[in-house]
Amino acid sequence: MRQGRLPDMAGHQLTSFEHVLLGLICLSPSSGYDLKRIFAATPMGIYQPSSGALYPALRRLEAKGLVRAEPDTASKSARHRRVYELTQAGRAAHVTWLRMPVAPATAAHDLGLHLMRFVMMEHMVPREEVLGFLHDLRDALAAFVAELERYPAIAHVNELHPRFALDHGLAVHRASLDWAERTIAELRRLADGQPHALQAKCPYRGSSN
Amino acid sequence: MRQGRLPDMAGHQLTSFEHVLLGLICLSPSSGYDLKRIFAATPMGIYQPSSGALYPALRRLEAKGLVRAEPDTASKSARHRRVYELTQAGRAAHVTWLRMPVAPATAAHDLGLHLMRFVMMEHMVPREEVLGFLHDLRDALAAFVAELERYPAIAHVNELHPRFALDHGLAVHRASLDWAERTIAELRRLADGQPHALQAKCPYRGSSN
DNA sequence: ATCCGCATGTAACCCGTTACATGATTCT
DNA sequence: AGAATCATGTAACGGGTTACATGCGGAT
Repeated sequence: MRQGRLPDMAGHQLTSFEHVLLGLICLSPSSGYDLKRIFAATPMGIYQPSSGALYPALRRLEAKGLVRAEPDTASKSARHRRVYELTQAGRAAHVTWLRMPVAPATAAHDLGLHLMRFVMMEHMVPREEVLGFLHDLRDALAAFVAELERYPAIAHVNELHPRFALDHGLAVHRASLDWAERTIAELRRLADGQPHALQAKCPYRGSSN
Repeated sequence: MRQGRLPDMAGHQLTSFEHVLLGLICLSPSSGYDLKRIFAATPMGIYQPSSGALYPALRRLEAKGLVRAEPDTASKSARHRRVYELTQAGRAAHVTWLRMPVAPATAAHDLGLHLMRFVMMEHMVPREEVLGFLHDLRDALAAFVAELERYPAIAHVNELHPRFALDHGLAVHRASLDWAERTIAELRRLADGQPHALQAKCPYRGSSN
C-alpha cells in the first residue's frame, strides 16, 4: 500500500529549463534580469520565462550548488542585483548535459532542445564530438522522416487534411534533416581548413563524472 | 493586500490538451483508452499522454458539461468502459476553438496546435474559412521568417553555432511557409473543381456564441 | 492457473503561469 | 515630483509526470 517517491539516484536531475539557464550563465555570469533580457532579445525568445519560473529556478540551482551569487564586483551601489556564476559542479553538470546522447526515439520531439545544446557546444566540446552529435541527430531525423513516409502505407490516410498535415511534418523534418547534413559538411570543411583552433574557454575536459 | 484569482469570465477556458481531446471525441466517441491508442498510433503521437493527465482531463470535460459518458451501447458485458461523446455545449466549444484567429505573434510557437486545428477543421468549418485560416497562418509565418532574416542585422551574430541555429530556424519555418502556400493552392484548386461538396457532418453552423 | 492486455483510476510531487508586492534608480 | 525601468521576489492555482493500485477478461 505504501507508495512514495524514491529519491531516484541522489535526488537531483535538472529540468530542461534549468539546464538552459546553466548554459546561459556559463556563457557569461548573469543576473535573473539579464537572463530575462537574453530570452527577450534572442530569437530563442519564442519562450519568455516568467519571474515566477525564473527566480525560483535560479534559487534551485544555487541550492544544488551549481551556481553561486557573485559577491558584488562593482564597488559602487550595485543596486540589489544577484549575479550568478557557475561553480565547478555547475560546469560539470553543464558539460554532461551537452554530451548527453541523442535519443533516436525522441529526437523529433526534443529538436529545439538539441539545437539549444548545439549552440552551447561551441567552445565547450571538441569539434569532433560536435560532429558526432550532428551525425546522431541526422540519423534520428532520417529515421523519423522514413517513419512518416511509411505511415500512410500502414494506416490509410484517405481524408484530405490529415494528408496535408502529414506533408507538413515531412516538409519540416526534411528541412531539419537537410540542415543537419549541410551543417555537418560545413563544419567538416572548416575543420579541414584549420585543424582545431580555438577551444577551451570553459574547460571541456573536466573529470568525467 | 488581497490577491486571489478572479474567475476570469465564467471561470472556464480549456487547455490545449483538453481542446484536442474534445476534437478527437468529436471525430468519434471514444473511451480514455481509445484516445491513448490514437495518440500512440498516429504520427501526432509524438506526445504520449499519461493516465494521470488523460483521465482527469476527461473528467474535467465531463464536469464542465462538454462531454458525457454514453450509457453502454453494447448490451453485453461492456467491461467497465466509459465511452465519451460530445454534448451540444461541447460541440459549440470545439467549433469555437477551431475558429479562433491565428495570433500572428505566437503563430510560430503554436504551430503544432494550429496544424492540429487544421486537421480537425475538415468537415467542421466551410472550406472558405479554412482558406482564411491558412492565409492568416501563412502571413504569420512569413512575418516570422522575415524577422529571423532581419535578426543578424540588428544583433551581430559572429559566432558559428548561433549562426547555424538561426539557419535551422529559417529553414524549418520557410518549409512551413512553403507548405502553407502549397496547401492554399491545392485547396483552392479542389474548391474550384467541385464548388463545395461534402461539409456538415457535425454542424458547423451553431449559434455563433 | 497464470499471465498479459484492457481499462480506469489516484496520490505525491514538482513546476510554470498568473498576478500580485516591493523597493531602488534613472529619466523628464 | 512623478513615471518608467531595473530588479527580485512570493502565493495561489492548475495541471502534468511518475508511480503506483485495481479489477476484468481472454489466451497458453
